[in-house]
Amino acid sequence: MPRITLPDGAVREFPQPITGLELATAISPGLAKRALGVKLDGAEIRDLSRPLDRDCQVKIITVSNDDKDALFLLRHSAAHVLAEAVCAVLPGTRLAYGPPVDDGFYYDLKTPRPISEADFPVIEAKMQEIVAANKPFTRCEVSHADGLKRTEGDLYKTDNAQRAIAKGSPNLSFYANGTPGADWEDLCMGPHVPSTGFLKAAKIMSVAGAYWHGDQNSDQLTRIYGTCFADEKGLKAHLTRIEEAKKRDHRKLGKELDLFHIEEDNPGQIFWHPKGWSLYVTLMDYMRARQRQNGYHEVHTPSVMSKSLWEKSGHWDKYRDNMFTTESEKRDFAIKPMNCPGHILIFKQGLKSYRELPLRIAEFGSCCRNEASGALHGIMRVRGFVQDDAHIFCAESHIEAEVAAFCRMLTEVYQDFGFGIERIEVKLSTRPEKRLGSDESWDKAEQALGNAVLAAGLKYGLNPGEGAFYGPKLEFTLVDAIGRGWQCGTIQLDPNLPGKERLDATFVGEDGAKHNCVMLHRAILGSLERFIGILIEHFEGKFPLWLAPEQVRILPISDEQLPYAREVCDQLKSAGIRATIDEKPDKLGAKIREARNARVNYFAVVGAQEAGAGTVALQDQKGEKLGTLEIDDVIAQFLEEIAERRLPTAAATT
RNA sequence: GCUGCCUUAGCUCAGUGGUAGAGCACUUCCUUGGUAAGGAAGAGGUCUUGGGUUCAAGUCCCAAAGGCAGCACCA
Repeated sequence: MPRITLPDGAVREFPQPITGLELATAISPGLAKRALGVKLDGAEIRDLSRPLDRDCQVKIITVSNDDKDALFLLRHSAAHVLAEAVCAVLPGTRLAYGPPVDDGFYYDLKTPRPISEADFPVIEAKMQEIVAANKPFTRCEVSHADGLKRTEGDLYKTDNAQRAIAKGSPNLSFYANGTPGADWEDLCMGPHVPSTGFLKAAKIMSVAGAYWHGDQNSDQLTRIYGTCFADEKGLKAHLTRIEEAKKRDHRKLGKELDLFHIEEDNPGQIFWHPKGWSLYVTLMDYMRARQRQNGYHEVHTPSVMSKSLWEKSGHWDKYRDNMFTTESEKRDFAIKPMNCPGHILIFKQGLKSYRELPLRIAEFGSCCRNEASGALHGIMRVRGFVQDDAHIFCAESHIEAEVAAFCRMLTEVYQDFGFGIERIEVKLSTRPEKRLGSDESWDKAEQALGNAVLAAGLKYGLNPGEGAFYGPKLEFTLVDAIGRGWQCGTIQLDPNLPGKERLDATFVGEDGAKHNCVMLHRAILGSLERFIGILIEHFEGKFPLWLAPEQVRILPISDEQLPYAREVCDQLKSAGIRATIDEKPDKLGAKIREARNARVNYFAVVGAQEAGAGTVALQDQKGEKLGTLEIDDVIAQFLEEIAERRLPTAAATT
């Protein structure tokens, strides 16, 4: 006699177990029509056709573009329809694994021949046929033995079945698109929507390679990505979001705005053009000032260091594949992939007293890492980059306060780029299975980091087991203007590298004895290259005035105003404003068009009237007219906007 | 690195085994103009590279490099 509690608190009792569909029908036939599945006690999602056999809270999941559970069901089901279609188009296809993911679903398959985009229309047509037939997704539960027999000869499915059994599944379930035994079926734990007819807005997105179980040494499979929404409208909105992301792509904007380029013969390293470098330097100057305010000492260490040093630090052993190496007079050297050993070497010069701790050593360290070619991505993932890196040398007792101070500094910095607290996500990575140190020291360290985050007014989630072998870390992810996450900041506790076994960094304590310090590796922007890439995409190239490479462009209406335009430009430049003149013989309309496309923040039109009056007609990037103003007023206005680091309204937080 | 796809003018891209194309940008000339493209002419090519098939290859095949997507990687 199950007691069913509905989301509004109403309780319904039934004389015998009923299915989700029966429950929905009992509530309202209209609801039953739109129902996709049920969610039990806020956790388990079940097929509509399965019995509700216990007392529980039930939410009926209905067709929707906004309900995560509805999308989960639709996409998981769409994966089956895709798989059936591929099997039909390419007989001999073997199924591996087809789960829903964030923006859709994929299915990993072993196909008899490679699949390309040219195959999509044929497969999609087949999918539409299956959807039009409105076949039920039929669940069928069998014993372990029967299930294994059913997957016999199919390496991947047998493996999946064995994994399900190992996990303690009481039986094995199959889902057929139609009638079990007669129609296409797949080993699958479910759940699914009632029938294929619900999958009205399914689409194949892309095809790529993937490894079986994600293992590089295992079979290479074909992964087909697709997505599915409740209706065409949802699908269309999704496709529009993808277009929006494409428009913001930093590789495209970097070229259009003439910020940087990458040479084909020199992959993974950036040639910064004047405008891009202006951004870079502005960013670096900004961080430099912030670091100084926060008690950091900036240093500079060599780019190339001897193998012997990398051996002591342990990098030669563990990280060599990622290091560029070189040699001189028969000695091996490596280009630094990290700054930490160099900073320890600076710390170790002279005896350090406990009074000098915590000591914060910062460097805009230029690092090279030999990243796999497939990992490279514009300026986001490169082989040569500069970090806003720093290492805090301290005693264990300092950790919590230092991490808290770091979190505060970080939130202040992010705020200046339009990433307010609500756009910062924090994850605490805790002890991994293989680790150094006692459980007590891990308890203490993890707790110190967590407390510090809370003290800074941030919340955090956990990444269990994701810490380094020597200590826990915090990772800070920024959510950009179109909702994508970018991991930037990090702080990581490391007692290992400054320890006796490694580089042995010590200080003299109050007790007069030497103690090894611990160190905090930390960065806020991460790599400047990557952070600029994020800013380009976040702002769509429309930078806040304080960052913009070209803050104002002066547009003379005819050549007669060129001398006046130059006078104005000189005045702006003397005030420290990045100003240029459009000296081309174009008409005003064309100059405005170009200035706006170049994302110049402001442009100042000067014609005969303005030249006569000593003014400019000012307009902003959006095309808003700001009136005819005296030069001094313009300068004052710009300087104020720069000093406040005012953000474009679209990107401003709060 | 792995799988698939892509690589044609500075950029964005057409191109059917038979003479290399467009728009924008660029140069020159005309136009000196008032808020998102004034007009004309010109120049610009090792069709990524190397092999192969063919009477003939930008086009078909093989390989390499680079790029894109995904995977793996990111102590």
